[in-house]
Amino acid sequence: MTLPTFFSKNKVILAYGISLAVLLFLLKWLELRFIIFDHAFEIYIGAIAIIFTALGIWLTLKLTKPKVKTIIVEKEIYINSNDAFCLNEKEVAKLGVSKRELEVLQLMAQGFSNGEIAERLFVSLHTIKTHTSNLFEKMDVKRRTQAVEKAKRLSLIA
Amino acid sequence: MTLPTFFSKNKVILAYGISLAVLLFLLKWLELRFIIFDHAFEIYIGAIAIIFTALGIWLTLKLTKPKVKTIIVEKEIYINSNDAFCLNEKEVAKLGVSKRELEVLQLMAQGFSNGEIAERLFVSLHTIKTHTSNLFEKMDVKRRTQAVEKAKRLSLIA
DNA sequence: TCAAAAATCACTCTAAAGTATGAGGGCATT
DNA sequence: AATGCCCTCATACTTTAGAGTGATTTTTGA
Repeated sequence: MTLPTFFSKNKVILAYGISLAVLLFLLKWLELRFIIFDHAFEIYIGAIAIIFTALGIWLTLKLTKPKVKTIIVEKEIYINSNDAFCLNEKEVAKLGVSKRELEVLQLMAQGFSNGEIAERLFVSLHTIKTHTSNLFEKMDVKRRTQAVEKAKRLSLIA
Repeated sequence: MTLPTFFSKNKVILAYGISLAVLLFLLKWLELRFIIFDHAFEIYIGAIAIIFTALGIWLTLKLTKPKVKTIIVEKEIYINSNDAFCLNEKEVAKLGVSKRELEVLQLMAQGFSNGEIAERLFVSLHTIKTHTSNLFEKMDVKRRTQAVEKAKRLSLIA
């Protein structure tokens, strides 16, 4: 270890040593000036005790890593597994179902009639009928209820 | 605050005070015995400084309360939906859905048409229509797709 | 840029779904 | 014996769903 790195690494200790020397000097000086006191010595000792106790406390607070008591509380959260819905893109691609058709399928599964779906998607009833017809063909089903059942089974919808 | 509780609450501080007194006494005694030293005073001061610094450090280490850091770990518990299906009898009773109606509902959810359901249950199409109508009334829905959606939501069917 | 795919709308018809009402038989409770 | 509920069947009617065909406009990917 080089000398500069030694200094930088022990900065606090050096500072402590220097401050100790300064304090001793200061006390010596005080001793000479206020020797008049009756119980000067006891007061002197007491002052030193207090100062160095404080120094010890300060040092410890500065140098020790803050004590952290970590309490880990496990909180159980129940999650319905169908929350973690993951669209089965393979199946979608395999069946050739388009985005719009998937939208229609979703609304269908929620129990909406073709008319309601048309309103919601801002298109005509005819369009929805076309979509549903195409869907049934692609999904190889005959009714919307079947389509919904199959779609849920294949994770095409939640 | 009563006297005993005061003592118990400030145990450490009292101990500190007493130890301070003892130390002072000890040092006084040492002073009388080893006055012969040339630099006795400086050593004396140094000793006090070291002792009380150590005391401060020890005190701090003992007295500082650890910061309590509470970490709440959210443990996700997935409820597998294909677990054993449990019919929601409360809801069935509440809605006043009969056994037969539940049967019809089940087949409806599987995508069967009224005609197919009639075949499967060996009754006429009229009967199934009556059942479905009553079901829709009881369940407060307008279409079979809605009925199926609601039935699944309320665990009336798997 | 050009062709394929997707999205849109329209019309006709048939099939199924849903509404309303009534009625008869079985079964359990009161 | 009377009442209420469930299951059954029926008729008549309305609404919605679905099949079939065709066409226009966007979008998109090669």
